[in-house]
Amino acid sequence: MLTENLLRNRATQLSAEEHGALEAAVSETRLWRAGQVVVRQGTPVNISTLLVEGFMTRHVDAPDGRRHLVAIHFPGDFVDLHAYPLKQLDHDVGALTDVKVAVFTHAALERLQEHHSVLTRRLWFLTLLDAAMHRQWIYRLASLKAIERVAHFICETNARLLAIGASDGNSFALPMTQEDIGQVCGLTNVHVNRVLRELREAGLCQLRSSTVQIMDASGLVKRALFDPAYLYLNPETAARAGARTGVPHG
Amino acid sequence: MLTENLLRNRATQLSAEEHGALEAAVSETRLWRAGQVVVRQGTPVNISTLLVEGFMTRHVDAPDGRRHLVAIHFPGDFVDLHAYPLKQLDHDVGALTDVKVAVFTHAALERLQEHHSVLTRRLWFLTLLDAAMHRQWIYRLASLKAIERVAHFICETNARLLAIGASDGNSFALPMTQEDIGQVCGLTNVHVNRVLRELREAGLCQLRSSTVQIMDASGLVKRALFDPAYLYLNPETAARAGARTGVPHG
DNA sequence: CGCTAGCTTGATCTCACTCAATAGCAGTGG
DNA sequence: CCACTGCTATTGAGTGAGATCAAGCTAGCG
Repeated sequence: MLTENLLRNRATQLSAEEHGALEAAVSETRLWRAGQVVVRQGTPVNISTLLVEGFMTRHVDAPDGRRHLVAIHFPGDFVDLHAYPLKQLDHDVGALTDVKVAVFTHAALERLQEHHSVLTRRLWFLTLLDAAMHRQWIYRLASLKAIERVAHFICETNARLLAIGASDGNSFALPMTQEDIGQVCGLTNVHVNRVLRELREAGLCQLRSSTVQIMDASGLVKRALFDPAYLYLNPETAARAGARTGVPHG
Repeated sequence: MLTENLLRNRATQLSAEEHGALEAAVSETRLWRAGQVVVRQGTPVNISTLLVEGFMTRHVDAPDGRRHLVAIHFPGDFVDLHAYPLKQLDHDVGALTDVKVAVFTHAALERLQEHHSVLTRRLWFLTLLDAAMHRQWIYRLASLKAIERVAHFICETNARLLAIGASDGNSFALPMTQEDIGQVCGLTNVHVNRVLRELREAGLCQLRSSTVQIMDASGLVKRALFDPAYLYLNPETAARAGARTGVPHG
C-alpha cells in the first residue's frame, strides 16, 4: 500500500477509509535515481509527491554554490505537499538514494479537500509536522554544540525511522555521507568526522558503512538534549524514541 | 478591521467576502502585556490567535534555561494557527510588546473549513509561509556569518513590515533588545553589539532606540545575501524589499 | 537621586574552520 | 589481473570567528 507509512505511529492517524481515498487519488508512481533534483526552487508546480521508498532531501542553494539541507525525508513523508497551497517552492527537492514516489496532482488534492474535511485537516497536520521539525532544526543550529547537534540528528532520525518500522531502536540504515550530515548540522565534513569519532569513543553510537549503531540509547538522548515531543508520535513510539517520562516539560 | 493585514501584499490575497467570513468568525479580542507568555508548549489548546497590534514571539526553552526564538510575529500574522490541526504546540508563544489579538476558536475554524474550501487553502498557505520562514532561518543559522545573519534578519523584518505598511523601506520600529536579536541569530548579545557597530560603520544600517534606519538598502541586501522570494510577496512589494530583478534564480 | 536594564568595549579563550596530506575502497578500462 | 580515477573517510597543524568573562557607561524611572 502506497500510503502505508503516512502518519504511521503518530498522534493523529488515518482511518482505513481515509487511506482508501488517498490511494484512489494517486495518479501514478515514479522512480528517481540517487542524486537527481526532482523540483527546482521557484518553478511552478501542480503536483505533490509522497515518498514510498528511499530517502529524499530538501535543500537551499547558497549564492556561493554551497547547499544546505532544510529537511530530510523517509518513506511515508509527503515531501512537497506544501506545494499544493504554495504553488511554487522556496527550495529544491532531491533524491538522496534511488527512490519511488506516488504522485498526487493538485487537482486531485482539491477534490479531496472539497469532500473530506477531516482528511484535509490530517494533511494540513502533516505539513505542520514538517514545520515543527524545522523549528527543532533552528533550535539545534542556534543552541547546540557540534557533538550535540550530530547526536540530536541521529536521535531524530532514529525516532522517525522507528515510527515507520525502519529502525529497531538500536540500528538503522542511513545512506548519508559525512558531508551530507554536515549540511544538516551546519558543520564541515572534517568536523563531522571528529564528532563521530568522539561519539564512538564515548560508547554512544557509531556510523559505519551507511549504518548507524546505537550502543547507549539513553546516554545518546541525554547527550543530544533530545525530546521527541515535536514529532507528535503516539505514546508508545515516543517512549521508545526516548521521550522524557512523567509530566510534560515546561 | 481586525484582519486588515492578513496576507496583505502577498502573492495570495483575501477577497472582501473572505475578509468578511473571517471577521465574523472572531470570537473576541484580547490584550496581553509585554513579556507575558501566552501559550506554553505541550498545553492542549482550542483557540488560535491573530495578531492585530504589537509584536509577538515563538520560542523554545533549552534545558539549561536559555530560550531561543523560532519565529517573530507582526500585525496580520496568524501566530498560532497551526494549533488548529496540531492541538498542542511544541514551543511557547509570548508577547514581545503590549499586544492586541483576535481570538478564533477551533470550533469556529472548523465551521469555516467546512464551508469555505478556498479560504481554507489560504489559511493553510499562511501556515506554510511560516514554514518557509523557518527554512530561511535554518539557512541563515547554518550558512551565514554573524554580520550576514543580523543583516539578513533586518532585511527580512523590513520586507515583512513593508508588506503591512509598518516600514517605509528606510526605517521602522523594532522593539527588540540586542539580547533578543541574539536569540534570533544564534549569537550572544555582546557579539550582536559588535556586529551592529560594524553595520553602522559600514554605512549600511543602524539600530538606535528601538528604531532601524537603513542607510544603504541595496548594500544591505547584498551583505545579507537576502532574497525575499520565500516571503511570497506580491511583485511590487518584493521589488521594494530587494528582490533580485530578472528571471528567478536557480 | 539611586536602581536597574540595556549598551559598549577590552582581554582572553575555545570550538570549529581551513588547509593539507594520506588512506581506503568501488568502479572502470586496458 | 592490475593501474587508474574519483569519492569518502581520517588525521594533523595552524587559524580565526565568536564565546566568555569582566568592567564601565547610559538612560529611563521609581
